[in-house]
Amino acid sequence: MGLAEDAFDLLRRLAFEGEQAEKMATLGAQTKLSPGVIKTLVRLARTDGISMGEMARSIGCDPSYITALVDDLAAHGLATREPDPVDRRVKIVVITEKGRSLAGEIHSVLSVPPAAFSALSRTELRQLRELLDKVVAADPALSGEATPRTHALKAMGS
Amino acid sequence: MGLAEDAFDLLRRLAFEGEQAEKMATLGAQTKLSPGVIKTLVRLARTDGISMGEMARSIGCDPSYITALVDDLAAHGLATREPDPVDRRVKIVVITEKGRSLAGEIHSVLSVPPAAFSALSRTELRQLRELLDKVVAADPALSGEATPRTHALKAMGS
DNA sequence: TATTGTTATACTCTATAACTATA
DNA sequence: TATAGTTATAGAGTATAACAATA
Repeated sequence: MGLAEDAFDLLRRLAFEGEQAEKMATLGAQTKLSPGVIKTLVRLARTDGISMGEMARSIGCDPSYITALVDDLAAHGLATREPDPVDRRVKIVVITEKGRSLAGEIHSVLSVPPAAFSALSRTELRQLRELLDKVVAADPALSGEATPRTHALKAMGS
Repeated sequence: MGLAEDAFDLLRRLAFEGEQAEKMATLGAQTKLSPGVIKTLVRLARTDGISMGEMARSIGCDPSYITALVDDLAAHGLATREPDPVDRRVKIVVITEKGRSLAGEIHSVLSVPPAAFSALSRTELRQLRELLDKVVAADPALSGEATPRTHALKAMGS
């Protein structure tokens, strides 16, 4: 196994086999939202509005399921469906203030690092963050917006 | 957000939002195994044998579901159930040669890093690996065996 | 009496296929 | 004719509860 594979394997182990599953279960119990809905909300929070289809591609599920997920979000007042000004077939999902606030809480819970991170000094943590930042910045899908829809929203005047 | 949170957040983004989902889907299609079964097999491969209950705790699902998962593994010739020599209620799941081989293939597919890792130099990759290694080593659940069952198997003479 | 694993069952999550409206 | 989203439905994934065997 090469160097990058080694590093990525360690990274995966930390991300997946830490307390992530318990965190998700706890969040689900507290918010009464399913894992899919939570994932959609978190994804939505990094967005200025995204069409149903784009959301489906972005989180990797069937478009038909997005209908159910967004129905859930809407029922909880976390998102709304807005018409696309240039294509009346398209609906744009927009996060509400309540949704943004909840997404922030969820994000902060998920970002609590495993206790083992305290094995690193401040200097090492800074190094680690810099290295990871460099990789994330190099990934077009990860840095910033996945699929900017800003134009459409600007055209709507919001 | 603190330094460790920042680093862990980046780490999570790389682990989850890379091509992991597609990889799992591809593996599932190729092997005809469900995600849960694949997860169980990969977990099992880091083991000298593990009881049903320990496996349930380790992958965080209900013990009753482990029955189904291990049934699947056994049906595919990837694992066997062995009696525990000291407690006849307990069954120890042991990976077969075929299982170990498949687990290796799966592991190598999952460990292919996102292309963005090429943004790091060899020196930086080595640094990154060292830092992550240090964290993983500090996590008792991640470094080596989660719950050594070696004694029991030694007692069995294998 | 408590614990390990299994069975039977029901619930949740997600995809497939057919449909409507718009392009 | 092709595409965005929805509906109805079926299938996979997973947990809960009751049970058998052993401790």
